[in-house]
Amino acid sequence: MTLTELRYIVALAQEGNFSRAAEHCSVSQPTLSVAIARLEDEFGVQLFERGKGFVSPSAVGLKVVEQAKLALGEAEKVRQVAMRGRDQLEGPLRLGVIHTIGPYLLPQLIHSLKEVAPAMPLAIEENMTANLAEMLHDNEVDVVIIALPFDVPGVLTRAIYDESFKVIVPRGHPWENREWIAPEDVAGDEVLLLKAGNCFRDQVLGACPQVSSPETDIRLGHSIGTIRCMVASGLGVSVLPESALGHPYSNDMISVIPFKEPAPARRVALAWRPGFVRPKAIEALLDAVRGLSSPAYRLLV
Amino acid sequence: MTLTELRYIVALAQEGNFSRAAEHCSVSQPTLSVAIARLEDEFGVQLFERGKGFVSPSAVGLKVVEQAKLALGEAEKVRQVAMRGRDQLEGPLRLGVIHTIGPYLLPQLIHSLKEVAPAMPLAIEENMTANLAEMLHDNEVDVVIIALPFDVPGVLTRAIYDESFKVIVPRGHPWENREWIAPEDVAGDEVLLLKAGNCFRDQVLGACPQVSSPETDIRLGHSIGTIRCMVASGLGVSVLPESALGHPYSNDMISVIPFKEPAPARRVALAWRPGFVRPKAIEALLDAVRGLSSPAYRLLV
DNA sequence: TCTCAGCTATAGGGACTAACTATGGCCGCT
DNA sequence: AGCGGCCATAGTTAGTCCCTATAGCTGAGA
Repeated sequence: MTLTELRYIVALAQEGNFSRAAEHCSVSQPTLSVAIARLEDEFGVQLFERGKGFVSPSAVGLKVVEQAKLALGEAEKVRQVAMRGRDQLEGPLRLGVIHTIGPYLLPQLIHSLKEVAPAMPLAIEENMTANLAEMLHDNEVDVVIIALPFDVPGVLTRAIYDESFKVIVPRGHPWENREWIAPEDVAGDEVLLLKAGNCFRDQVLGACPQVSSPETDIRLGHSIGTIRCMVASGLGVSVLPESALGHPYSNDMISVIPFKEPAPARRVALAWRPGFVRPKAIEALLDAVRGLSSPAYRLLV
Repeated sequence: MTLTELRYIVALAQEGNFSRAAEHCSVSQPTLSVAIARLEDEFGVQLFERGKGFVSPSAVGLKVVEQAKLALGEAEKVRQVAMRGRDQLEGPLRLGVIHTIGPYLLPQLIHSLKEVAPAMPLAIEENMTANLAEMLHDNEVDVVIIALPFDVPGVLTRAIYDESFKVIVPRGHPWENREWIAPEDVAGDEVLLLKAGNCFRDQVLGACPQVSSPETDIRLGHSIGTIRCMVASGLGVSVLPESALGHPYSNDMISVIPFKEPAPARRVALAWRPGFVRPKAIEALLDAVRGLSSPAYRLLV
């Protein structure tokens, strides 16, 4: 039984005549004749009665033809579903993002993406780099936004922007009025850090070699928001990426001091599997990044 | 797009692995591989993402696979419908029958047929011979029960029984106590006949050559039942087939007198198109006739 | 009665395709 | 480095699907 044969019996039932049915199917009359005979043989039932001046479905044939119409309809829907899905910018995109980027970039990015690909909503997974790498590999997300380096074998990356780090200190701190701070100045155990596993923590440690890992959890924050609050309450100083400072540096309990040039920075990138079936979705994301307006992002695209 | 290809993508989505999916479909791995690629090419959409350690449906692929399952289900139902219909004794049989047989034979025949083919109900068309011939030809009925001769080209017939004709007269009629009546005795315009078009009328005219066609409608009956009433009310005499006399000659307003041997009779037969797709249904009808118990039918089968 | 037209079934040939085996490339694991 | 699992490609074969040509049948009309 093939879809073609089903089309043949439906046409024959409609036309009541082998020749016209064949014409309707754009095949020759013997082709249709043989196909019907083959199907009847396969089923072991005579589907049509060939009479003197007519061809008409038997009792069984009538039921079979009706069911065949249903089957052909469902089959046609398969094609339609596939065709509708040809637009790679339709349907949700599963986006992974690290904690230190998501809350600050995504509000703007989503807004920008709406212009580029209005039919492609984002399903967002916020997690740490290592977990995102695994999820990307296991096909649980389609694209991730992380900070470089992101050395995962078999994954494509594309840098999208750089952003500087800045020092934040509580109001009244001795550094409050300095024009800049050298990375080496950031030292000692009054520096608040994110908990282990956050890549931004490692980047700070790399940029400011004098910082010592605090021995107690008291100087570790779960998120950048927590760190800001801890700094504002006078627990210590910290280092944040520029995009996380809020615009325009709104919290009046903390002061923001730039690093001495060249300031430490991080490079943010997209990453995806090379086999990902919707490359245009990646392009759309890049376009959305190009549409970002905040000066915190030094675009690379 | 073929049903086979749909089976392939469903299997691949289930197994997540080309080799296992191919095994599941009892084909080689390259076969499945090229079939999937062909389908993706036809649709213009990538249905599966081939990753390092996995094969998984894309967003479109997922929808397509779901729809493919529906289509395959409907296609399988086609086969089931056909298979269920293999029993020729299932489903209604369209039976045509003439007015002078139907009301007397069918009650018994239906009862008998229930034993032989319980799943084959009769859809009954009662009409005159000429119309039944046309309906048989036009495939509006499957089988007809008529009185021979039934010379319709391209139709098969099989005699099933003979039944004698009998004379009926009203109580008090001079013939009431005769042992038999010769066909030639039935004469004159006191003989009631069916209206033109009923084959039984012609058979009576053939059997009793002295009978003249009445010039007025007053001596014509629409049905055998009407004729009986007219005889009972004293309007005249008539000739009926034995099966129409009622059992056991119940009407006490009329008397039944046999013809002199050899009594005129009619031969009743089945007729069907030679191409009819359910020969076993004919056999079942014949079996049902064999099961008739009334002495009115001298069975020929 | 003969012929013609319309219809379906059959025969024979050709092109396509869908299947196979064999093999190559890639990656991860030992 | 070697091995095994996995998918893609190449080349071949067998099957089948469709075509043209034609035969057989029937009904209509000359």
